[in-house]
Amino acid sequence: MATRQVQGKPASIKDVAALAQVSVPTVSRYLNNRDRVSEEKRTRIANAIALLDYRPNPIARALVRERTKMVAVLSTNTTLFGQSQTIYGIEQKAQQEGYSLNIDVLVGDNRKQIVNSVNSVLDQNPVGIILLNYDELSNQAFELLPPNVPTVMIAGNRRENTAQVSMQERQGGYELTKYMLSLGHRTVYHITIPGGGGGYTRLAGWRQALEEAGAPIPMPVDASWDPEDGRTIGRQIAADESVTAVFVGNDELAMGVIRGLGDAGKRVPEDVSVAGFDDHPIGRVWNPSLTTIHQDFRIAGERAFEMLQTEIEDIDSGRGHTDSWDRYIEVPGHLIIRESTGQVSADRHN
Amino acid sequence: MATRQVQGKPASIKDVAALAQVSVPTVSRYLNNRDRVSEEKRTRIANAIALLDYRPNPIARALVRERTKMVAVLSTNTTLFGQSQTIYGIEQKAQQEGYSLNIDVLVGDNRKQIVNSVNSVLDQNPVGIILLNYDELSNQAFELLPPNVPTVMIAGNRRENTAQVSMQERQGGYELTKYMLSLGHRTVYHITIPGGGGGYTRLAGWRQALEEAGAPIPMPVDASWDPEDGRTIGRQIAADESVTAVFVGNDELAMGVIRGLGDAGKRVPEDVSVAGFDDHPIGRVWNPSLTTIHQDFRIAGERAFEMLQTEIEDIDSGRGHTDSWDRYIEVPGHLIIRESTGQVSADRHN
DNA sequence: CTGAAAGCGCTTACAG
DNA sequence: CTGAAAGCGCTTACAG
Repeated sequence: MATRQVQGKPASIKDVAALAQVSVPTVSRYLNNRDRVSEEKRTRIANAIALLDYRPNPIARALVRERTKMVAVLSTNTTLFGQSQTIYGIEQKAQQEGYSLNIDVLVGDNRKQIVNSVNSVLDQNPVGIILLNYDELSNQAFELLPPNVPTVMIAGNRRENTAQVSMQERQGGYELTKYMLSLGHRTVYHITIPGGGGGYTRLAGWRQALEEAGAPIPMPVDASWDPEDGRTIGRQIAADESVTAVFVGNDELAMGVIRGLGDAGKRVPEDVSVAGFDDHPIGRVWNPSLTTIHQDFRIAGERAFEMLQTEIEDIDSGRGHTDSWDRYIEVPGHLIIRESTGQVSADRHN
Repeated sequence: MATRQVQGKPASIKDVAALAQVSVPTVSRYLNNRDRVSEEKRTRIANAIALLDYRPNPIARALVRERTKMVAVLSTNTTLFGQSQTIYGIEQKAQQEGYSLNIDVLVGDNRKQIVNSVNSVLDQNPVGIILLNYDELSNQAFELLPPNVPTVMIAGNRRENTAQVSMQERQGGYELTKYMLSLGHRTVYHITIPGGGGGYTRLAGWRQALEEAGAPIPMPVDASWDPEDGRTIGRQIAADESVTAVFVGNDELAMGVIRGLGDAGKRVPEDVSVAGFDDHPIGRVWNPSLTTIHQDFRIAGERAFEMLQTEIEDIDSGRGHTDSWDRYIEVPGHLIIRESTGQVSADRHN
């Protein structure tokens, strides 16, 4: 009647071996089925495991294998729409494949803090790292990652020397801007999200489209992540009659901008067309609903994990990973036209 | 000139001991400064550590101490506003205190899947667990957590037998409903977010306020997390002339409802007052801006981690943890009145 | 197919 | 203050 286990102290492989009357290595073999184990012992071991409710200690395993089953995700502010969606995608896959996920938020505005952040990640001995490189801070973190641990980056499209999932942000920005120009606007203004610099961003696509069209290129306006900030900017640009079309760095901010324009008496899209980026769920019910670029963050997360897993397994099987730098996949967004953009005339776009 | 380390193979405590010409246990003592180490050896060891860029292997440490430095966070859909904010708060604190964070998304609609989810968490040997108990699924997971690992729950206010951070949702729902009634509405309708049952929820507070006021208690309408769903519901309830005030389970959904009402020709708040819950940043720039209950998810996350850490340390120091079940702290929300609610008359509330 | 031995990197008594 | 020894729970050659 009395259970075999001492309260709180879980069964070890030793207990299983003893109960099944086999040696510890045999249990290990059974667990990892690398070598054959006789049918008779298999059942004895299986019974012992069930009876003791035994589960292998992953810590001990990791120590001897010099390899954990843990993947680290490095990201700046995880509460932002894109980041949280991406992480969700990664998490789903990881769980499915038996990996655990360590989330590490990058903080710090100076190099030392970033170094600390990154080091605390490396201390955990992840088998692999996924870096959400959506802004400048995470871009800096990339430099600090050791070359010998498999890494996949999800980004606009910045690096050549690492496995990567590209969201094709530049292309998205390009398409969106081109679309707005096609509506008859003389030019399109741009409000940038933080860290939007670099050659592969939404902003870069915007610029390219304007250049190609020979349209004037206004100075982009920098904003924070806060929709309230967008509102303030919206009020300001309302004063400028030349502004008839605005491409805002993301949907949250775009909604703020529209509200700000409204505060100042401007109608969207009748007076000013506004488009966002990301396809945030609230943008779909916003009034007017947002024209935007739909981004598949969840899919990007899933693909990134798959890519990382392949890389990890390639190393395990000795296939090396230098060539993994070539791994590259695109998860492009696509234009979604809704109510917030329209012809340049005063007539309501239908 | 040649570095001492083989490429890829990090230095171990053995290497440090050898280089510093001391025994391994001495290095260990230095690292953990439990016992005194002579000044002379201290500097030798320090130099060796710096030279080898040595960092203790947390895996080996965890194995011998039978205790990791890792905390697991259990949550359903981590992309939702409340969840992601809470996790962010936890993460900040954890990082600061030298703990790593494992995020585990609860999935599954049957018991077996939940058991699997929970087991995969336990396999990781977390020193502690924080459960975001915001809905029914996570509530089921709670039952499966072992009593011997320190656990803190963040919830509306459901359990008595565990350490807990309460968001006081019932009280929030109560206040909000009372406020709406005070505006002159005959009653307040309610649209519930998933898993909103139970005695300590927003919904329970709503009911209580109506009961106290002797107001009619309409049948609550169930919704999903999707704002589009709110929009559909908004269109439907627009047909019912008796609906002059609606309390929606969260802000995202509330925005959908307002849009739906608008689709059907109803003005907010002139025709119908609508309030949400959570104080989502977009709700602040929504037109009309949302009356809501501000919830401090981030703070709740931080408090939960602090509580867990105390519990963990109490156990370490042998103070036991039975009494920790009593730990309980409240992070109450508060009413924020904005533009989406007003007097029952047709006049615009100021 | 199977067991005795060694070892992963660290910490914890145990003697000095 | 310090070192030799044992052990955490597992896996991996090594012999049979």
